[in-house]
Amino acid sequence: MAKQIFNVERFFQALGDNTRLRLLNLMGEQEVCVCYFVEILGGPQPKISRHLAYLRTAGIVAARREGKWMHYRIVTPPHLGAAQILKQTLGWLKEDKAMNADRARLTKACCSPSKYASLDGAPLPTTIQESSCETC
Amino acid sequence: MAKQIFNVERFFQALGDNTRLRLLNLMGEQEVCVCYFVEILGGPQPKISRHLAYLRTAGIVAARREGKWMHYRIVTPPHLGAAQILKQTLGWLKEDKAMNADRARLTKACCSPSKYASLDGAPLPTTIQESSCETC
DNA sequence: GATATATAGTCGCCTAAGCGAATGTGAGGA
DNA sequence: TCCTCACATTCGCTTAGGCGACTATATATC
Repeated sequence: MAKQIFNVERFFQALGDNTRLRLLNLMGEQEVCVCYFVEILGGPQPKISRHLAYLRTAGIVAARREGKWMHYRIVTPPHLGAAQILKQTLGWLKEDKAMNADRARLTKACCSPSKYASLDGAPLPTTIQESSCETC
Repeated sequence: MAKQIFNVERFFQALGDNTRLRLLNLMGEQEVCVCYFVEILGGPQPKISRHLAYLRTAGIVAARREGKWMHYRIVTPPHLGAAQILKQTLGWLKEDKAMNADRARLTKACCSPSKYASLDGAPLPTTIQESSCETC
């Protein structure tokens, strides 16, 4: 169960949803707490959680628990091709207007989390180093 | 109707199916007649046709009629990011074993189309130059 | 015009997946 | 131990999409 085959179709399907692209865009090089996603994307929390689970089973992100908070980060897929495409996709998102607005809102929220009731006390996103899929 | 907005979600969804990846792999730099797809992929013709239509509405391929034959070719998406990802994906497919086998079968079929009843008289794939989306 | 060929579109069925609403769970604090 | 917080999962509903079988259309040929 620990090691499952990387599925190419699944990989592209995971990228074929705007909510998931927004989540990936917010992660970028950072490890981000779920509560920030909920705050920035604005939808109901279970929706965010389900999309994060989808990305996790597709092998694109990994989760880490820290107390009652869950942190998500992008992981490098085991396939070189997928890794390159994911990287390129993230670069592409950086040029998108709506995606830029999302990142700007994240930055702003991080600067003064106490102004957001739902973020008060939450751990800030942290920059991460190169990471690989935890199933490898 | 001529010009419709390029949809990022749709683009990735189009790549999220193995049959469609196989079709794109067979096209590569060539313009290929539908009958070759049917011969190489082996499934029922309507299935091939439906997947080609999906790729067409996603803005990834374009069709050209020549008598009773239809030729499909990959077109460069209007978004630079999508264009790069498509190119990278095609490169990735070239390293895949099953995809290589498909291309080998296409080459073989092209060398002696008369040996395949369904290909007798069909126009051979032709290499194409850089092409852009016909809706642009 | 009738017919054959190559391909496209439709129909019915089934599964995947997105969504809102409700519920479950693990960790920390009182 | 009970409660709360931060998430995750489940449920019921609805839509998208894949498939096989069938039908429609466009071109060529007779």
